[in-house]
Amino acid sequence: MLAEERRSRLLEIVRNHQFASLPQLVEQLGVSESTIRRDLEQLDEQGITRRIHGGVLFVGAEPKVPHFETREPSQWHLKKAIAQNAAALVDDGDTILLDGGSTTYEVARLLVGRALHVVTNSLPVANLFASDPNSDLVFIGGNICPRTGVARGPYADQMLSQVRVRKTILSTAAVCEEGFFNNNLLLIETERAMMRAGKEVIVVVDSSKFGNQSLGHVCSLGTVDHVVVDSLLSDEWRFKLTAVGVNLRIAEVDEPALAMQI
Amino acid sequence: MLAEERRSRLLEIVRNHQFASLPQLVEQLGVSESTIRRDLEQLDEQGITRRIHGGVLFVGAEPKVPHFETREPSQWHLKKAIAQNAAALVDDGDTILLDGGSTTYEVARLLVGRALHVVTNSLPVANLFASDPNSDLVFIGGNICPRTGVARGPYADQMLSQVRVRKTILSTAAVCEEGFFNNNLLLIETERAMMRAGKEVIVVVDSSKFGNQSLGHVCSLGTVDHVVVDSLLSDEWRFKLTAVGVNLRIAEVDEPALAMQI
DNA sequence: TCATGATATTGAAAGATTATGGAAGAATTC
DNA sequence: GAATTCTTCCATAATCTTTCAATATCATGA
Repeated sequence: MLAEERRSRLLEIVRNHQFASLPQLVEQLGVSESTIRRDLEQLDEQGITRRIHGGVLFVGAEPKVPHFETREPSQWHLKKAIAQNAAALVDDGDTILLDGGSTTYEVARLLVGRALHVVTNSLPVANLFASDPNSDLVFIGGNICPRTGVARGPYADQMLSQVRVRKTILSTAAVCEEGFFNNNLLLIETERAMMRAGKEVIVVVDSSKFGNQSLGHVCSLGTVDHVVVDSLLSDEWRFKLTAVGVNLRIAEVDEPALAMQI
Repeated sequence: MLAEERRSRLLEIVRNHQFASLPQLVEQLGVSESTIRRDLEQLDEQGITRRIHGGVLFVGAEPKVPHFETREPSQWHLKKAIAQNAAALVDDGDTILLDGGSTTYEVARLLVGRALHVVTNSLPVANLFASDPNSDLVFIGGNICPRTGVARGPYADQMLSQVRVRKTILSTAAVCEEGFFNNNLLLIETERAMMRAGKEVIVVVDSSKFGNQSLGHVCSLGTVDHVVVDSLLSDEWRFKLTAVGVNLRIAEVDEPALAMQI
């Protein structure tokens, strides 16, 4: 791991907990105490944290608008690997529909510059493609959710009913035996419309989402064509998905980085 | 492989991964470390990437969306004054429809934070309001113009036919006796739809646009309710506009400001 | 078309800089 | 006073900068 990456992860940890002890950081970042000390020294000089005997306090200001690029989402390395795998499913010249969400955003980033017809209801995704001369972009209008920048609601549903795409790439908040779930009720109908608009439906989701439920049921497991997930997914779930006819794609990730999460 | 090709591939790699280590790049591009270093130096100078110990980070201005703030529009001081005047026409609680264009963008900036229902087909404008908790935002979907980030085309027209707003704020490329003109043919029908959607139509335009023609005719002079323009407008034009029943609003600007334009 | 010198690009190596882990002793907490 | 934590120092390895020679590319005029 690079020094910069480590430092940003360190800061992330300290920010999330407001405090961290040295041994704790040593364990989570897997480097020596000396290195942690030096990193903390830097952060201290920048006034972001304050050293105290036995650990470090976070004193910096919260970052403002949570833009996917700046915030270090949980399971970021998983999403990254999944996105890479999912992007390989897209061919040049394809017409694709991209949902909102941080994982699909990662997919979108990898697709910028490719010759594609892109349809999306996500403002951040649209911003990525807006000035890309290689692709053309159709934005699905509708009510914009302030938190996520995603369009949903009746306008979106109606417009989606009129488009047809080769591949729909969706993310989801939770997966359990009953199927895929989302935590935004307004989005559910919109996501269903997106699935109807796509010839192939690709769901990108990291392993931590499995076994959970969420607010609203979107669809059953077997109704999607591909599921792209990281290699930390249990064998049990791998079996369940393939049993219902889903084409399962596993993105290899190194080490059970789960222990990183406190 | 040509140097240029190598550099573009390098940038591609770095952009896709957000980060790349030197040995990794050496292997993938098949040139020496020295060469990679020199290439990275160039990218670094251009501000596209950031060198860190052990590799390189991609920082490329992601929102390459035509961000009006960065480019220095001509007649900026005029647009500024006009925007101020036009923003005063908007009341709290209004439902407004905002067109694309640099003048309307200035209006939008002044309206951020107000309690409004905002409808727009402009990506830059939508970005302004997306995270504003005081307003709610409806985006008019459609084909996004790569240069301006504005949605137009049949999807946009159809969606516009279903919305009704209190005030429509439009900009225009040219004004002559025959009426208002625009330089983008696809936008014309969309702008007409926007006018139909609004109870009141407000046109924001600076004095330099008067007397010119442009590609496509949008509507005649008398069909709009308000025209907001800077005080450099000739008396002749002031008369023409008021004669057809337009409510003319003059934004005061300093005369000698013209000389400012180098 | 060909030769020729100027300029730019490339790869390799040497030396400087930085990152890291470990250890010894001082300072602190309890 | 004992345990923990901190500071300081050093050795090692990785990475960076500088430099130089070899090669490639280009523009120019014969």
